[in-house]
Amino acid sequence: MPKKNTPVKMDPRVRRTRRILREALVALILEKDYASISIRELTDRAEVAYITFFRHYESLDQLLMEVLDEGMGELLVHIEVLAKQSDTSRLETEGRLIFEYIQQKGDLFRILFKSQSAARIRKSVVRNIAAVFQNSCAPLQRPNSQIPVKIAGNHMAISLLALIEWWIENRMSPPPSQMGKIYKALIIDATIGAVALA
Amino acid sequence: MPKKNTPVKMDPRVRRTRRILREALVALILEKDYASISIRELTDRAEVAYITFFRHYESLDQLLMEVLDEGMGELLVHIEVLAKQSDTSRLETEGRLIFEYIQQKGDLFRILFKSQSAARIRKSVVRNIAAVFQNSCAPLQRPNSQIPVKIAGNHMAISLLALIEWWIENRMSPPPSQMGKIYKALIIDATIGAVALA
DNA sequence: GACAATTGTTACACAGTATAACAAAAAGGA
DNA sequence: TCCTTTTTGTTATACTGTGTAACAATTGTC
Repeated sequence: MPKKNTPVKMDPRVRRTRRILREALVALILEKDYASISIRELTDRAEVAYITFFRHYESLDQLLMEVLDEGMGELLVHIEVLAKQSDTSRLETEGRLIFEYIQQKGDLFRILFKSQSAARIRKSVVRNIAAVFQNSCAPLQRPNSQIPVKIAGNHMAISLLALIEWWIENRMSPPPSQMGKIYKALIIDATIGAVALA
Repeated sequence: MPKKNTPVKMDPRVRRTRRILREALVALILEKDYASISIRELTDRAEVAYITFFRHYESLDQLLMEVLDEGMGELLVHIEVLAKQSDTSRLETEGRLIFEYIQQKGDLFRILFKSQSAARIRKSVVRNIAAVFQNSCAPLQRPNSQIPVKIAGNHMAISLLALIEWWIENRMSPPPSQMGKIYKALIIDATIGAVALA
């Protein structure tokens, strides 16, 4: 299998092949069920030899993971920026920014929610987001609180992804500004209130 | 394919075969990855002929769906009972009942969360639970509310399933009574508060 | 231009799905 | 109990998709 060094040092043929395979997979997932896509179908679409796929990836899942990992890291950055904003008045703006980012990378998120095989990736995304929220919740917790911060963090992370999924399925309406407000009220304020009070 | 009348009128051989196949699938999923289970492996385990599987089901997914549908209906009943309880003081007890039911049907829920192919079933479960919660939220909504009840219902349904999944992964601790309290504070009270206030 | 790395072509072994035809066993009614 | 119907088992076969091997052709790099 060809080396996978820094993208700069990589052989241009390898870069090209992998890019073409990623693009072909994205196109195929958006037009049909992921489970029904075969490697032969992918390589035909990408116009590369069948065996070439195996020279770069062990499975379609691995290729899918490479495609999704790309964008999920960026989402996490947005959420981290948001979480560090202790200025509550700015939270709505930051919430809006999340949904504007999703709007921009629409295809990527459509794939994340569409294909069942992305479940593993969703789980790791949830874990990363949950860790961020967990840190935000920790200082608010009272000594004998009923709600463990681990549960609160997980709750917020999954709720956010669910809200994003709902939004995408509803053709991205209402607009990001409105979604930012919903996000703040339903997930941030509600959860923080529950942790602080219970 | 043999007829699928009321379970009473069904041929005893058909009832037996399908029961054995269901049991074998449950056993296999609990001990290995669902995606790696082949039909031949299933029929070997069930000690029936390979072709017999196709005389009853079109795919492993269909069999899995039959297994899960069985128990998810009952869960919904518990949640409906809970939602109709307007007496807030009793909500904790009802929340406890949900987690006691899950404790009882542990294997079923482990399978629901373990296998990616159960995603479709999870979605339909979420839809059903969301509809129940949506009705609970509707009367609380103010005229120009920021949060649509559809989002609130979806949020509560997914949060509940996430809480259940977290609980199962944590070996079902804390106990159901404690989980009932967390459920009430984090999901019911927090969401209702957000809908009524925002 | 020479060498190394990557890609393409062809062939093949293998596992899993799905079906057909016929034999064996079990259920149910007279 | 005998007879008929239905279900299950056995064997064979076609088909699709995965994964690898050997070697030729192409492309990148020094």
